[in-house]
Amino acid sequence: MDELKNYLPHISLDCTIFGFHDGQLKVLLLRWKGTEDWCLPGGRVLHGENLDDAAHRNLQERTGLSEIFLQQFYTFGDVERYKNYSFQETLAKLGLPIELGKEIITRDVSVGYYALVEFAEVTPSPDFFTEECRWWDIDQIPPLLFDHNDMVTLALKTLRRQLSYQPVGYNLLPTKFTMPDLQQLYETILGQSLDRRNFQKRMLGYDILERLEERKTGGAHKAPYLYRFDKEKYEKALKDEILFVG
Amino acid sequence: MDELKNYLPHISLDCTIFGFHDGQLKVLLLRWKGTEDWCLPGGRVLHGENLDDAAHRNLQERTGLSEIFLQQFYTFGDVERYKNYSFQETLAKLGLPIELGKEIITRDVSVGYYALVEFAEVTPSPDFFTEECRWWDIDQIPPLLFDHNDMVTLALKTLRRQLSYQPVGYNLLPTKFTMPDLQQLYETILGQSLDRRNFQKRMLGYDILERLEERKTGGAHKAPYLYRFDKEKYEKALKDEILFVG
DNA sequence: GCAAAAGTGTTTCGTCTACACCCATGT
DNA sequence: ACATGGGTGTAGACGAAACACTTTTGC
Repeated sequence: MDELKNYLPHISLDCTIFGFHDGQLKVLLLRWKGTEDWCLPGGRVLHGENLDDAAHRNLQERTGLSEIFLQQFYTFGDVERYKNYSFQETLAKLGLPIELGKEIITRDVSVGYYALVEFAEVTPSPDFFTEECRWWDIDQIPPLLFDHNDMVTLALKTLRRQLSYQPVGYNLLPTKFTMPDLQQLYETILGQSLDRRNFQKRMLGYDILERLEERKTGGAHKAPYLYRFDKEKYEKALKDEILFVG
Repeated sequence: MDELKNYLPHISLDCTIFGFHDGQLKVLLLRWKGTEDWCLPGGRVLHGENLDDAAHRNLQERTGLSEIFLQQFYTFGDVERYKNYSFQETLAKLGLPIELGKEIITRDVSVGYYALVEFAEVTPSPDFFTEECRWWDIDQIPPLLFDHNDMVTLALKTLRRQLSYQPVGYNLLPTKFTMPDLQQLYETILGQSLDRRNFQKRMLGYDILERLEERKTGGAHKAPYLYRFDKEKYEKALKDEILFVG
């Protein structure tokens, strides 16, 4: 807080952090101190800090992860972004001086990022303004502060579109995974079910997966093969924007 | 200049304005006073002004047009964005006091927009810092100031991708145009030639064009039909993101 | 009448979709 | 043995791509 002056004024960033667990797409949300108000994790940019670096720093602080797939998707610049919200009210709840409001209340242009992270690797941590940080199912997100519901919606829309020209999964799945795992991820993101056989054919056709000798043990029924992404080919596909399932 | 304080600090916007003329995709560039340095038209955001409104205001000032297709595509936030450039040098050329550099030189995060405009309707006008404003063929753009070449490249890439899920042309062509006109536009944006017959079939299939009785006269050879966009259906296609030619 | 551009329809090909059978494993 | 999920191949539907001939117009 005493370092407010180190940040660029009027610019903030907000991250929609997607995780995948139990067949559910999830988003990491924060709850403000002393309130029932939830919002997206966000932060500010230091003077002399790259915008992307600021986003990474922020993600690192909230999730503990440093290697993260992070994608800027839109910059929210409406003056009325805050219409859902009274800063004064919250400052009161937080027991902070109203004058502080002056510092924060000024209008921010916020750069929206979305991140894909491996659920199991994340250790959610609240920040200065918040006291709880946890995953929410994408379809059970409560009304959020500011324009954050819009941000989640647009982030998801962008992610879905991204699926049509770039591979996704490297950052959402554990290193080794089964084809059904990958399919479930796609189905969850797209919100629709896909044909098992066609899905497999397509995925293998992209030539970014490596099938391991190993099979997934322990589960009931026939043991599925394990796969891992061929990092090099995966990165190339990302870069080339190979056309994927739409 | 004396109104610098009215703008949000550390935030700017830059516009890649596409026009189409003589079978060439063109971009509107500005030349700084007393230099041979070209750059994209850009501007700043007023306190209390929506980001998009600021972009529209800027476009209006440079082109005289008020109804413009304008799309935000990326926010450039690297600290090193200015590495191509010495502000001091330019201030000297402009005959402005070096102290002013302090005001401007501070690092900006810039929101990139691209616009599609009807070439013939535009009246290019320089701004305070520049003395020339004119169209450049997309493939003859000189090295630009700052990271503006990157901006043009990404704008074009985004525009090309947009072509694959949204119709384009309403804002780049005159009200009445021929099918070959439209095809040439697509070919120019995509940088590849397309089959005449398939193109026509596809375009008509999207059901956003209205064929007029009228034909284009005056040209040599067989007179082509004139078409115009059905505004309502066009807008709907834009909104629904109907899948288009990729 | 000839060159150059525009209008139109059909066949071909490849891809995506739909679909069925066999196999492995735990209960 | 059986229920459940996983592995694999094929036939049909659809849409995209390739392609040719006729018509108009200016020179």
